[in-house]
Amino acid sequence: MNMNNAKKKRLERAGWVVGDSQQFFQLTEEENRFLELKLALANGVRELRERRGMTQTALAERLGSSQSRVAKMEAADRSVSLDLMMRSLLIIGATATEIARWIKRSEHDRAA
Amino acid sequence: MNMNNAKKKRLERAGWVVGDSQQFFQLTEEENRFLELKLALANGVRELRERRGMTQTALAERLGSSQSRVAKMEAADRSVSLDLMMRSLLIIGATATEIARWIKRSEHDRAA
DNA sequence: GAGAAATATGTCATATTGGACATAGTGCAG
DNA sequence: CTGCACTATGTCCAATATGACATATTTCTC
Repeated sequence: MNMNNAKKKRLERAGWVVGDSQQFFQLTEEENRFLELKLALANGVRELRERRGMTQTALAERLGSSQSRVAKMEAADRSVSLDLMMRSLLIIGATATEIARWIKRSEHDRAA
Repeated sequence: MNMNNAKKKRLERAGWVVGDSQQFFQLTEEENRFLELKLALANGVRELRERRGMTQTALAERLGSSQSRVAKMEAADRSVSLDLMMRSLLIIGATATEIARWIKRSEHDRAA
């Protein structure tokens, strides 16, 4: 309950319109899992980027994008596609296995 | 060589502009891996859908989309995003673990 | 604590992706 | 064969994601 409220806030900061608690809890199972997936990958991008000692601006350059987009991506902003996240992960040098690991993680973090 | 030509054809059918062989082989490592990823997930959608005995039209309905879009998705058409693929997989009922498995598969099929 | 580097947030116009629809192809049962 | 369900392909224009930019905020280092 407390946890789920935290999650709601987290999503709202990212621009997701989850409405009131009722609406929030009405998110379909798929929508929920989809959001978890995006959050997991967003975390993956940030963690790998930082681990590489890379700045958002540097990643943006390699991506042919802009710092602001990278920031939004790491915040799992509603306006950022999975495509961009995947491209980022690949550019950062993540292996398919690593990406798979981040995705699996989204399965375990359901309660968070 | 033969294999790579087959891959080129496969991608062209899906609407990717890979140009002549030279240009094709100049695809950056990331672009290449990204395409493999999409192909792997496209295969995943098709296989899981069929395994469920579901028709493209049925999936489209659950997705709030159309049969033609599903067909394009399974063909890894350039006009279909990873987002839609992921949503599809989730709707079909794929677990994160299963999705992860498809992604890992893209790592092994590099030569294909 | 000032200054600098990194990150966050908001807004645009443009490009890409979306569903819908029409129509063509494919496979298969009768 | 032929009708029928399924799938493929192409084209619209509406919706969404995009990079760019301006600017605010946070985080370091000194």
